[in-house]
Amino acid sequence: MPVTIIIFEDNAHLRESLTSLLSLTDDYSVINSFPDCSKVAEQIKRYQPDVVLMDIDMPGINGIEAVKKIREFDKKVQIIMLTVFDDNTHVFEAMYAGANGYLLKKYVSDKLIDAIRDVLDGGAPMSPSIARMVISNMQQPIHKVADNDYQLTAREKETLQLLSKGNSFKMIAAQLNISIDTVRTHIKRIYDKLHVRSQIEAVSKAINERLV
Amino acid sequence: MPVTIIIFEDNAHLRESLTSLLSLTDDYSVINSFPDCSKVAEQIKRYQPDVVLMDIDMPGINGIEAVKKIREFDKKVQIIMLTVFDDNTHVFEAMYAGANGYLLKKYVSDKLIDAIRDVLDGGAPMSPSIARMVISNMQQPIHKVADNDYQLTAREKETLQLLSKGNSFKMIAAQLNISIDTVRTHIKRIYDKLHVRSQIEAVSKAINERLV
DNA sequence: TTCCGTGTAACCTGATTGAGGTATGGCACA
DNA sequence: TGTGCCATACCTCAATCAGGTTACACGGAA
Repeated sequence: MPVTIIIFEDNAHLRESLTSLLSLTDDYSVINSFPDCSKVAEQIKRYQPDVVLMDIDMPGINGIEAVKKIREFDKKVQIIMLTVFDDNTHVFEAMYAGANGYLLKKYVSDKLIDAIRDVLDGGAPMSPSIARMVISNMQQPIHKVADNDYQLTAREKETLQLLSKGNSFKMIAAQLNISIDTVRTHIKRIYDKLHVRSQIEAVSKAINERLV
Repeated sequence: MPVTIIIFEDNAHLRESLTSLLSLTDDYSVINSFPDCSKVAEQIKRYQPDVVLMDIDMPGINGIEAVKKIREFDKKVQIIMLTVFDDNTHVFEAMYAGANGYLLKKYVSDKLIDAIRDVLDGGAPMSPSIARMVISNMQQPIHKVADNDYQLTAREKETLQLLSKGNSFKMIAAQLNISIDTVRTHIKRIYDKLHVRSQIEAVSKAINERLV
């Protein structure tokens, strides 16, 4: 039996195009399509589609809000965003909301069929520029890591890591198999190097600057 | 002129296969390949390739370390990881290190040519399961934010925020214009609500679960 | 070979924090 | 009008922490 699909898209012309594009293959069946998301929850519950194609810019409830509503009760339906927006805000909000894929409309005719198969296989179809944005977003932390080098020794880093997880000096001593006085010594050197004067300052700095 | 490519891969057979696969098209030229990364920096500087194909599991310096070394001096060369590892740790470490794409070896014969074109077009080629891991990783934060409601009162949140910034009880008291004993009371209630028994545990939990 | 950095360990003093309590005034809601 | 929640404040004792100092073993660099 074919994969069932529901489309949310306010542009009637595009809604038609998508439907006919997908009807070219027997594997997919567009069981319904809607111009807005005012009743998105009940529509999803009623039709139980395998895949949802979701526009972002729609009158009333936008596509990102709609994804949030769907994810409140359904974690399994595969949702592919289909939009013209390729800016950070829209992409990341859609991903945070729980979308599984993000396809720019300009690639739809070429890539939609592949994207649906991909998302059903457990992938996350993304237009190239979107994929690059996503991984650039992940890479930001490294730059920070790169320039905050406080010259901590290996042992001091271990100590700081354990401290940052909420361990007391006594617990750190037990886990590192050293005496509590040695832990003190390490901690004192860490304070000197990080220019802090207390546990919390050290932990706060360690976590915020991703030293751990 | 063709796209220049360098390959780092310890398996001689696979190194050959990749080279011959890429020689099928005139667009790509494998200008050199190496079985390890011991001289990765000077090799990249010397050959100035457009694209690097990088294995992860190699003797000596592994692929992720090699990516870090390359990114210290070259942010522009496009690096595609080519590995058998599809676990979180390897994927995210490679991305953090500065890889532009991540292809599982089982898809290499089908997807390598596309992936290289994709990465040169500003995309981020990823095998489907990798893409899904990356976006799942982005989606984690919301779930946390949603369910960590410890019912802190407004004053308790303020206190926790100040604590998390490295303030002592005394400093918090001064900033909130209350006595140090009141700060104690708030902190005790916070400990009860967060189920912790010390400053560092509270701060660690607060920062990690974004309560502040 | 000597010296320095690192990791280890110990001791001391004074300050801060944790864990029990108890108590009071204000405010909202029933 | 009482009950509950919040913010405030105080007390005591034990535990933990900060800062200072000293010491020793080990390995690598000068």
